[in-house]
Amino acid sequence: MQDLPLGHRRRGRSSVGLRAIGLRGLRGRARAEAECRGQRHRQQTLLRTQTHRRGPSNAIRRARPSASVRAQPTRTRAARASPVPQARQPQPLRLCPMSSQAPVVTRFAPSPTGHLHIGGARSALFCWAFAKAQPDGGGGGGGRFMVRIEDTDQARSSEESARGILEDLAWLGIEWDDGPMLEVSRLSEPGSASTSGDRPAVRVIGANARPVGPYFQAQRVPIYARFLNQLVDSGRAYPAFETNEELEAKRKAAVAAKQTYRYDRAAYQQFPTPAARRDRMKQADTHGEPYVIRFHAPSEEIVVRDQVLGDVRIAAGELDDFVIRKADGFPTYHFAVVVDDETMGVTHVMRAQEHLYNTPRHVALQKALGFRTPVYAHMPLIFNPDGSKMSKRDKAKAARKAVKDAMGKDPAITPRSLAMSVGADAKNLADFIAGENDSLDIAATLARHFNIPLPEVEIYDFRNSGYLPEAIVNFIALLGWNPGMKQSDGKDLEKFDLAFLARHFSIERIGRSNAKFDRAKLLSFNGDYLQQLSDDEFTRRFIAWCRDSQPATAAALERQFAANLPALIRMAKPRAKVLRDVLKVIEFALVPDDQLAFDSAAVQKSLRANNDEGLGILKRFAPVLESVEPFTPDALHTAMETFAARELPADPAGKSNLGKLAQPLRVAITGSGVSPPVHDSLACLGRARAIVRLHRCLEAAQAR
RNA sequence: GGCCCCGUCGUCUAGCCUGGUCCAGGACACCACCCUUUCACGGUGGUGACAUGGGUUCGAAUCCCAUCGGGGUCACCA
Repeated sequence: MQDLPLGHRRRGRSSVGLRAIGLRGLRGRARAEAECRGQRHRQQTLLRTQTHRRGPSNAIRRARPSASVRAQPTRTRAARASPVPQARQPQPLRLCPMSSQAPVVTRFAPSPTGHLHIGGARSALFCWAFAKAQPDGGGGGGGRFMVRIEDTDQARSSEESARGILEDLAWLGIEWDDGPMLEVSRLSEPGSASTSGDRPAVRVIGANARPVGPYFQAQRVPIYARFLNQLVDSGRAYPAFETNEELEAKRKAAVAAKQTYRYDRAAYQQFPTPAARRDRMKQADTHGEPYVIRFHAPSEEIVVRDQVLGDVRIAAGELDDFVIRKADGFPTYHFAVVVDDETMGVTHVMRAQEHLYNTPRHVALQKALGFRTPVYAHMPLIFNPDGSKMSKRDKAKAARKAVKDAMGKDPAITPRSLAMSVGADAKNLADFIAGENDSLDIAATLARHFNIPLPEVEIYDFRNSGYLPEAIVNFIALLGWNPGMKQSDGKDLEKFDLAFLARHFSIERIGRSNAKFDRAKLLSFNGDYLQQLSDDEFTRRFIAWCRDSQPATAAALERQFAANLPALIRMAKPRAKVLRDVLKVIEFALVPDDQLAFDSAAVQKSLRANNDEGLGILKRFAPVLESVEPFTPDALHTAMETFAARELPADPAGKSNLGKLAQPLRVAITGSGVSPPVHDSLACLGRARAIVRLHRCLEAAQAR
């Protein structure tokens, strides 16, 4: 077991239930690997490396006659895509290209360069669900779901990010059979209301039971080296020494000549035999000369059998000789993926459609290495409502817009003045506003300053806003998949949980068209899930969330409301669509009694109108309030009703006159004309505070 | 731009493979009314889509073609 168990350390997240145990720098570990192999100099080469924006174009076209060759049950679209009837002739099908004994293995392979994105979560969910939905062969129980960390990009990967992604997966309830070990606290798990019991307080997700680890690619470099050598020896891979400048010049020339650029294989011709290439590589290695290794692409057509889209073909000669090992000694994505999927026994690859174009390369590599080809399924992409890609940049955009709106309204606000008031670096802030950087820190600072919400795009954000994992799981499952079932009332079934997915998920029902992420519907789902919770469970979840996301508020709450929790939940729960809403609902109770502000319009309307009618009623009600016993929502409600029936003139239309008391009382104790039911609000405050507030209101009115 | 994928209410979708039961069903959003001490919830009802044009067929949302529209991709990133 080479992977260390991962603990928790994200700032402000200490009580989510993921606790730190041993850590070691991911980057440091990977670098050590490279250095042991005498490649320190190549690390430095990375600093000079530039990225290329242009590259080969691949001619991929939709399969025709053989489109119906696919795993059972046959997909509809593929058949439709086939204009040639005889194409439906039976052909050998293979659900699992590995040996018939091998279990289905799916994998989620995130790059640890940020939080878990909503799209990534869906990919993970589908992979998980597909594995779990495999029939139990009697031995092991369905398929296996694996997580592998693709950290071959030394500049961008971080262990912190890897851990964050695993935590978010765990929080969603998507647990991996094979992969890095993550220790999670049971305290925060649903249904574990108490800390007592014999169960240990923590458990570990992830293992290396098969065993096919390590699960960090940076730790698998020796494995890649083996297969790299195999390719060099067989003449299918070769070193290339061109500088980026040289390649860029060729690329520009091709563009100028209106031709599609493709790497010209110059380096392949330069050293014509595997032996010559090996010598050249050895020489370069001893002299610290940087080079990449390229794959000699096949000159035959490549077919990708996709379970969602049908067959996709790339014409012979359209693939160019892409890089498989970078100058820093690490494999590129393409190579690492292919080697790992084979050596880790992955049978089904399900990923977003943005990867479709990578697949021919992977298939070509598999053939060259003599590997099996897994079953592929590319799922539709998820977009913002405006059609743009969901990205963390959306947060910067939202913050930028807030700044510009503010500057439009108040010319006194300048980047400089703003930097002063939020305590940010003026240059950074000016750049941010100008769109020259998308700093998430600045975005968050500005959002706080202007009190605007930032759009949630990552699981972490939704968690922070008080969404429930079961709502998110349900909602994202529906983005690109549908059970196609009806409920007993005849309506479409769309509320379901992980267990349902593990039973009913199928690739056949994955859609083909891209989906827009509808926040309003997610919010509605979350509200529904929140309302389904028992009061106790709701309380537990709210407290856990609050400790996690708003520790200071949580402390204040637990101090003030210890005795009044039932009253608190009674008034807040029905009004909450996310856990954060609870804070809004109880805000009036959180402010100190002597600092409560009164909304002037509400005061006018409910207290002052009709010659201070409301104030008069309040004065008469004050003694009642002081004597209500017990001071509970029900008793308060009864007291109010009794008072209203006895003391207040009946409405000519015979309608309830309770409002004549309730509204003034509401304004007096909450400062606003809008609040939860007055009796609940009173109970929540408790008798002493309610009376203080009532008298304070009456005195303030008298003073005028 | 080359190549590829996709196209049912504003949004997510059911229906499409196996054409008629679909003047297209559900959910979210929206509108109206009801309930109501405000807000929220809840209840009832409503507006709202087969991208367009050709074909095949007695009959097309469903099959075929074209057009248009949207998206993906074209790195020593994954």
